[in-house]
Amino acid sequence: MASAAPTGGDLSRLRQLNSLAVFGALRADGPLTLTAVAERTGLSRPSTKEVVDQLVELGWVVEVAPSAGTIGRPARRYRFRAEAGHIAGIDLGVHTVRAVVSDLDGTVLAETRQAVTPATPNDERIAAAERAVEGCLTMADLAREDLWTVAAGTTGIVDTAGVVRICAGIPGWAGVDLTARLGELFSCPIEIENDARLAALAERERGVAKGIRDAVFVHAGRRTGAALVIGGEVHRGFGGAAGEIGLHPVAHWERSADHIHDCPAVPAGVPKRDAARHTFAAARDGDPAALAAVDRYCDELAVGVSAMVMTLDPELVVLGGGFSPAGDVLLPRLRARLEEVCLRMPELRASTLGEECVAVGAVGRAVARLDAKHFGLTPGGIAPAR
Amino acid sequence: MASAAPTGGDLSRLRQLNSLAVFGALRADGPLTLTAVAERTGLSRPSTKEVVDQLVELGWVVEVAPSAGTIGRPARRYRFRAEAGHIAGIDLGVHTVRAVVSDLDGTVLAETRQAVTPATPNDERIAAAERAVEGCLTMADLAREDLWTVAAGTTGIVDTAGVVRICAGIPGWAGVDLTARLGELFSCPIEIENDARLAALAERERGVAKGIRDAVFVHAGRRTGAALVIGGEVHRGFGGAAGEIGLHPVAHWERSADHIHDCPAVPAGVPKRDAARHTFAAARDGDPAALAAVDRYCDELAVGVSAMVMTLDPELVVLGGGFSPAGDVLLPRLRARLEEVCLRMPELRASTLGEECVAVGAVGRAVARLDAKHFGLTPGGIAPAR
DNA sequence: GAGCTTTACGAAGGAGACCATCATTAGTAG
DNA sequence: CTACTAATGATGGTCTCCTTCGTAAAGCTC
Repeated sequence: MASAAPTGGDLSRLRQLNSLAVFGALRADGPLTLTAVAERTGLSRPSTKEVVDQLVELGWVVEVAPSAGTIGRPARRYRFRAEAGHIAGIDLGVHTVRAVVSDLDGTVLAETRQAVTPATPNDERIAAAERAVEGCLTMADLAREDLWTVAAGTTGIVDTAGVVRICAGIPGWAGVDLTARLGELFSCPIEIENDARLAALAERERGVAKGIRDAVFVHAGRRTGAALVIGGEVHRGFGGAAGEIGLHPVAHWERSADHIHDCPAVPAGVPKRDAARHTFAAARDGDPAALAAVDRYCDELAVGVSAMVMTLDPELVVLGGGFSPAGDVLLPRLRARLEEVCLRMPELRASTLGEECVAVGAVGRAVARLDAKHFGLTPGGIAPAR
Repeated sequence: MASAAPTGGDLSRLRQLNSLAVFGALRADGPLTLTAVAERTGLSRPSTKEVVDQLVELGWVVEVAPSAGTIGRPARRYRFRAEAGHIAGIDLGVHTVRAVVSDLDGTVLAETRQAVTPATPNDERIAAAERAVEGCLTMADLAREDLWTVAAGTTGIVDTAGVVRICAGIPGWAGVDLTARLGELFSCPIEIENDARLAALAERERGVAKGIRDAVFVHAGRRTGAALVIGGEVHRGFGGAAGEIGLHPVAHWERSADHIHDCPAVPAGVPKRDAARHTFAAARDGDPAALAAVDRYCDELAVGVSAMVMTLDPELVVLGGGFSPAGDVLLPRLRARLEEVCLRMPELRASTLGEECVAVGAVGRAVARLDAKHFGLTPGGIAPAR
């Protein structure tokens, strides 16, 4: 594609490239000796040394104690200094606001949650997010100034500027400029993205979709939604509306979860947040009403999922969201429905990440952006250094 | 991200990168002076000179006569030597086998077609392709040895090895190893791909989808199919089955075109290949039967298209295939159906490329692969030179 | 038509980044 | 205590790029 040809450059650009390669090797594979780094990057030892020294000077890398017990002169070892900066990830959910604080590796250092309701006013919801982050910072013994990025995920469709455009779950949430609101609280860059997409990103980076290029992520829980991983990247769509197949009248996922929540197998008086667990437990015990509810739910889920699968032909479909622990109940039924229509059946897996996956995905997103910024690496290519 | 970090390299790699940048500038923007190339690539003049000299020596670039009438010393000008190699693109269709021969710019030099039927035996169909290419070569005064690549598109699902896996339109076509069959006839590398995807590629490169990152391509003609452009690349899917939404029972595009072909507005005795033209003409004249047929057709088309649109949220939907000249009739109706369901309405355009779009797309595919091979450029990134 | 301006060419010198090579060093093994 | 092993650190060479300079070939002005 000559139109988007990577611009060449001078020697410093080459150094930048090699720097990035060394940095990537160190970050991906933990503490490494110089020889190991050289092997991984294809550089010679002297060059590797020079690059590593530079990275040490910049504070990205530190030397660690050599590993004892080896034959020959012990090699100096280096590792990525993940503690050089920190990131806050926020999940602005309908019923819960979660936050995590992580280092630059994405390792979660602290994690908090605040209960809210759909009726919680916007200001109060933002304040809950602030408290959640503040709690994490306290737990991790950090200050706001230590944060390099705050990334947040929210239900609904968010534009590239971080303004909520459409949101079904939270009345009055549409129109809120999250970048601006969070920008008032934190002086670092703010990233806003749709929650299902961040969950998909988390699966792609550290969940069951690790290493998969093309996957469909289904958020099955109190809300039903979807997100796509294409070519290893989470697909946003031109207007940020990718994966909203659930709003298609044929699928109509808006009320699908009701089959699970309003099932007769749920004892009276059980709060809504626990209803699903009862339904799935009853289904495992063979309760006919629960099984019927699960069947109906899977039928509706399958309509949208099959449309996405036949559109994209992904390698994998991930079942995520609050219902994902019930993968043993849901996946066989979903698989049966899909096999009836799909030309090529993708693999099906249930997510194993916990409920903080959106916040973790937010952190992943922020890490990717920081990489791009500090190393001139755009996702999937080399961009001119500006 | 770090897992797929671009590997760095030595000085020769830098030269390779700059070579590629210079090459890209020359190919994209026609004959250029050294200063113009230097400006475009960001390189200094002496370096540019050296790189260009090298490219001239390798035969990729030639000097052309300086443009007269300018002030100052006339600058030497160089251009990409598109005639350095040639490519054959083949469209192995159900009713027609087409071939084009192009230079390395993708400029079509010759074009031929051979009529076939769904019942044409495989050997005869391959032989028709051979004759079509041979005809092009004669017209362009070339020999088989001048071909650097032969790329072909065919109906159905093709695996990465070039074997037809599933094909509805041509009985007995499934199982044919096209790479092997064409490899017996031509000694150059062979590329095989699904025809709708190649048509989409042609639209992306020189049609109405030029410069668009995310688009849905609908092949509307005697067969109905689709292909996707995501992130500027044609999306293949894990098993090569992306875009096969038409096989979903809800869409069932297999017989959709019959609405147009079997319309009562078509005079008796009109051969099937001309039926559609009559139906669309009658619809333009307000014939109720034709309008009803068009409505039914668009209804069915819209089911599949809306599913793809809501999955991907593309910027653009392209109507291609044999029915695309009837865009004036089809697009308003299709738009109306889509507007009923789509969250964000994409733009709709009818293709303006002719019937040879599949063969042209095949050429485009071959050009992209040649780039990757000769310059170590993988689509969207820098790969280690192996 | 001579001289000026403009633009491009080509050569020389310098800096940065990479590599290969070799003597040296700090451990373990016997 | 010696032999062996593997990493270290320093030296010199090569490649690619950049900057700077004088030179060359056109048009424009008087």
